Amino acid sequence: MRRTGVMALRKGALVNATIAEIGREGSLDVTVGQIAKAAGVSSALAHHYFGSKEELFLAAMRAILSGFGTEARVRLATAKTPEARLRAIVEASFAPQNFQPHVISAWLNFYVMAQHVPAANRLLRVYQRRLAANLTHALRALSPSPEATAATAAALIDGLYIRHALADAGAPDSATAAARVMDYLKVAIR
Amino acid sequence: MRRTGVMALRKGALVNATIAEIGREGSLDVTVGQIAKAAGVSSALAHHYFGSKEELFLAAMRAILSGFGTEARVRLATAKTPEARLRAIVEASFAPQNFQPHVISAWLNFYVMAQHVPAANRLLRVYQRRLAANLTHALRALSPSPEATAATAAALIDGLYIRHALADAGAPDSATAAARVMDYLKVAIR
DNA sequence: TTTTTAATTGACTGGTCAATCAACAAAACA
DNA sequence: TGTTTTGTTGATTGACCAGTCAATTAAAAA
Repeated sequence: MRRTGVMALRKGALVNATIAEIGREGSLDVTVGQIAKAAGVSSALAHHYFGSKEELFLAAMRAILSGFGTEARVRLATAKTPEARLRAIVEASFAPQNFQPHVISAWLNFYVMAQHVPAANRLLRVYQRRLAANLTHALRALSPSPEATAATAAALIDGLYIRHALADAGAPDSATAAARVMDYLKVAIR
Repeated sequence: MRRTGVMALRKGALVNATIAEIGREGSLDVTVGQIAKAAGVSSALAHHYFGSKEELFLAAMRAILSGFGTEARVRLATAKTPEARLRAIVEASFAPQNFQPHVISAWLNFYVMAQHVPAANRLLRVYQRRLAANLTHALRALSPSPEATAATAAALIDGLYIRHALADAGAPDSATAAARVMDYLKVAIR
């Protein structure tokens, strides 16, 4: 039970601290020292486990993306009809966990990172492709042009996300955001 | 004709260089030195005219936002019907000038900046409010819930923007993106 | 127990960069 | 002409930070 315990524990703490600090700061302008301190370890340890700051950021990004993926998989598993599958995907995208302020902030910053860090770009593409594929598949039987509808819905999800990230008031809450996407889908599939 | 000439000239060059460098780098991680060099002046001059790096970034943000605003105003001026107004707004948002890679990159980075620089947040809100107000106004006579439709359309515009910013292939071009928003609006207004 | 291996850190280094300043050049003006 | 104003820069400073390393402690293995 306590075999690889420490290493996984520390890595996890550092990844969480990274997400938290990026969220707190609102930018990628966080030092390894800050992150390490928040995780309760020294900055040297962070380097020891991750090698570089960029690698640490990527690990944090992977953690968030994998959270999305898991959420979607779980919900899709119990969805039988195409409509239910659509709802599952949309609701997974707007699950409360994804709407925690620090997660949303980290997410936004990863967009920026994806512009100049190839590995980050690849990660994001995997997520985007999977989202598009899931939507397209669910729309196959419903929409005259599944790909286009899926692309629009995906963009709508991202856009609502951003609005949420930047608003301190007046923005739709996550349930409303999900409902908006479902509304779009309802009118788009016929 | 040549009164304030030099100052305006240098400021303009520095603002353009800022946008260009942010685009080239893909992040706000550009030094004043880099920007100044691209503008053909010394970094000391940049500080002389703008006081600080942040002020320079804000000036660049203002320039981009004002570009959007002008574009929209021009197109709206000749739009007579509500439908034409909608089209004018959407097409202004997706005007080629706004889709130049460095503009799109700067835009994305300003989103991040808006998270932790109050002045940047305010600027972005002004833009968002104006876009929403324009859309809502045009939708007043067309949609049963103009505000909601406007909010969704605005999010869709932002989302398509981001997809475009991150894709090096497979993303809809600007004309397609505009068409997608118009398609959404067409089905939403009845 | 002794030895090996893993975990952890404080101190340091080399480099970067925003911001300042004193000085110089070149117009504009008197 | 000399004098003020405006434009401009090189050099410098002070702070910060990613990443390294040698050394220390604690745990595991022999």
